[in-house]
Amino acid sequence: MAYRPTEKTKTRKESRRILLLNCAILQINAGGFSSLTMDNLANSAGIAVGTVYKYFDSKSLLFVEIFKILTEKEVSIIREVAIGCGTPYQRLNEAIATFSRRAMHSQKQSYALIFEPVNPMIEIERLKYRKAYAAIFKQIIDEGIAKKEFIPQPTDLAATAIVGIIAEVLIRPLTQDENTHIENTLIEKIQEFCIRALTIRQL
Amino acid sequence: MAYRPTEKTKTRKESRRILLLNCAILQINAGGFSSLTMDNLANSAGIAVGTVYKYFDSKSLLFVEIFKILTEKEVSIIREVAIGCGTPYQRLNEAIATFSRRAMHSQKQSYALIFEPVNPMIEIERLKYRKAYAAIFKQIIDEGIAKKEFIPQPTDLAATAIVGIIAEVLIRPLTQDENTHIENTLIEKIQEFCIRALTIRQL
Amino acid sequence: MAYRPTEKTKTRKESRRILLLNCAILQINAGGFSSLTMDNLANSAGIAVGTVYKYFDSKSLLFVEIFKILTEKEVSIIREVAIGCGTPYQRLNEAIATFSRRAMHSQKQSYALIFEPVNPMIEIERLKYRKAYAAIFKQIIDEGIAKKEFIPQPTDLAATAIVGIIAEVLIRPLTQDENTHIENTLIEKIQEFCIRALTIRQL
Amino acid sequence: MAYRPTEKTKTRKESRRILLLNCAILQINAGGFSSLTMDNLANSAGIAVGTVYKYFDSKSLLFVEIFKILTEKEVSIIREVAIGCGTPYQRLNEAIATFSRRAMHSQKQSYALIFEPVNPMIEIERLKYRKAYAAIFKQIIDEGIAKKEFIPQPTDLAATAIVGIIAEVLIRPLTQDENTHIENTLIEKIQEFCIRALTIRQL
DNA sequence: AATGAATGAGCATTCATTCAT
DNA sequence: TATGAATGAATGCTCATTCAT
Repeated sequence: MAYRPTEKTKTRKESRRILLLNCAILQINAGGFSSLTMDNLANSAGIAVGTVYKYFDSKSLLFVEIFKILTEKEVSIIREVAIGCGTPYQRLNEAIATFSRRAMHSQKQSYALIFEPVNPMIEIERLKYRKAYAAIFKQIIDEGIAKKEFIPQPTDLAATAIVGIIAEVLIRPLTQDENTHIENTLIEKIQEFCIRALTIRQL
Repeated sequence: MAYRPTEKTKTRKESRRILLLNCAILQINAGGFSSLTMDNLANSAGIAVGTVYKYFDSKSLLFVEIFKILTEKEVSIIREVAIGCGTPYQRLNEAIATFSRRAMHSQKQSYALIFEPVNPMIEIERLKYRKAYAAIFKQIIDEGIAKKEFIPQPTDLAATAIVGIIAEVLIRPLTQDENTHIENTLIEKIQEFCIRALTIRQL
Repeated sequence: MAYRPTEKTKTRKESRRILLLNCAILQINAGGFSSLTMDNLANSAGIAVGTVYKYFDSKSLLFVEIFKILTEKEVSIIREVAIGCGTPYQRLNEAIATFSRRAMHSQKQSYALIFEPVNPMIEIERLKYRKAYAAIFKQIIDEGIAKKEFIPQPTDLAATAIVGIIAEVLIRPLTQDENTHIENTLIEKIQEFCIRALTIRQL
Repeated sequence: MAYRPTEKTKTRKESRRILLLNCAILQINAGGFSSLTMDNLANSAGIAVGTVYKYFDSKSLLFVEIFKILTEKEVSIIREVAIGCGTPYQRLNEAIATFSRRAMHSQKQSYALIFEPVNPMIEIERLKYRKAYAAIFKQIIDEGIAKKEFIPQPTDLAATAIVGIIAEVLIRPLTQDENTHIENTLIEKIQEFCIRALTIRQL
């Protein structure tokens, strides 16, 4: 009789995948995508290299999956903040602060997700990732404009610009010097710059 | 009579360096720094590998030299615009437009210069490069504040933010899709966003 | 059921290491350490280069391992003789003879172990190797002095000198001419020279 | 009319050879034979690589010539001492001391001449070099035996043994540690050991 | 004679992927 | 299913020697 995977087997298979993904993520957080080899992944998961290929068809696909997991988590955290209560003004500030603080706390990972080149497939995912961030900011800005808190403007661009500002001001320098200390005032300055670009102010 | 290197010989030697640099730049423009190997460089220049090492002591140093050549050219072009005549407002707009247009015309190169990691030496140069851009913007902003065209604010951050905006809005997406067409209106939108963040406006 | 490495597999793995070590030793015996490259080792073992690196992390470490194997074997053989029964006089003679005979039988190898420089790691091992020989001779001499068979003298130097004599008289010339024939009388002469330097004689 | 080298030209040619040899020797004294490349030799002599090949047909032949120059100088210095006045006993002691002291003062060179492997041609010369030393010691010993200062024995071996003792006790350790300090007492110990092996002593 | 740019085989090392067991 | 040994193309770099000028 033909072999049929039981529920139990499926579960085992799934838990193996998760184990591998977790091991891979640990490695990436420690040394970026480039530090992950199929050999050291298998090793840290306590299985054979060949077995890794039972769960992931290639290193590229493994990377894409990891990238999606990590970025979806990050995005959902910011999204949570963005759809919370408060005025658009308050929520924008909070979203920027959350994005910034998370980048500060896991520098290697932020760098890997935002900048580190891996392969063309990852670049495609990376664009989606950055667009997802921008979409969140865009939603807040749109609402702010509707509520006349922000002045009318191309919100697509404004949202993308905010992502660019945070990446340039916070994440890029973090990769230069391991000991860089990002002060909270820097986050405030970013917030103020963005708010200024978005709001109507009077003399 | 002893052979003495003539001017012609010297010129030839120099022209070989330039040939190699050009071949390397072509390759980088086509596939980024990562696509350039000493073997394929030698091959595309029609010479032997060993010969490349007569002109450049190591791949790292070759890369640094190329990086400096390309970035110094870019920076000097923007600087030219920035110290030109006109109000800070006009010059800022012009600097942004020039930076943007150049990025649009050589997409792969812009990506390589702004984003692509290569090695630690290049990262050091890249930081200088981005700071050079920021310094140009900062100077305009400082002057604009002095002339009361722009509102007082941390100009370091404002300048860095502008670099981040352009990188995010223009360079990153350009590398994804070879056919992306950047409209001039996009540049205008960037200008407006930045100006809004910098200026005092009245209802 | 999951695949588990059997004893047989382990044995095979170990036997591959031994195969590689043997191939390497053959090559070294034929042409010295300098004649061994990772490529020709892989080739002579009938495997791929990459595979060699599964068994030895680097060429240096492979060399160190081979050096230790060969020298430890040599030293233990002499040590056996040195701690055997008989007077110090007899055991010294026997140790010299054994050292000499072994050198005669594997000329290239003796040269490689005693003289051929490879890299700093090997030089460190070589020093240990020569000191191990000297320590054996020293022990015999110390005992001989205690038993008044030998005259009191700096035994460190005497032991080192004996190593030098054998190296110079036997090993060095052997590498010059493949057909050199070392007569047993030469060994006897060495023994007599050493004994003379060590003993009290009367007119 | 055919070009004929004049005396002047010949002299120039000869002086060039000497310049090259001197430059090469300086380099060898600083870093051993292995540190000398045709490129850095040409460079330090201020001429082109190709020109070096006008004076020396190959690197091997250049090395052989340098080796001969250096070793002949060393040998002649010891020979001077050996044929000087004094009893064989005194002259042997003096020859050992001179050999030892010279080795101490130019460690890198002594190592290069006595041990450093270069190529088969050098090994042949090295054997001659060591035999030349031995020949000097042999002459003294022969004379000492004739004068009944030394006891009858195979003088070939005795002479070779002395060379081996000095190489092992003095030159080998010098190469291990750049800061090794050879005490004069060590030389005295060598002398005493050798004398003991050669002389008739009474209780 | 002198130049020095050019050669190119050679070397140690890495790592994603395969496949016989 | 799982294993893990094996693969081998790829890479940066060196250096004695040649030869057109």
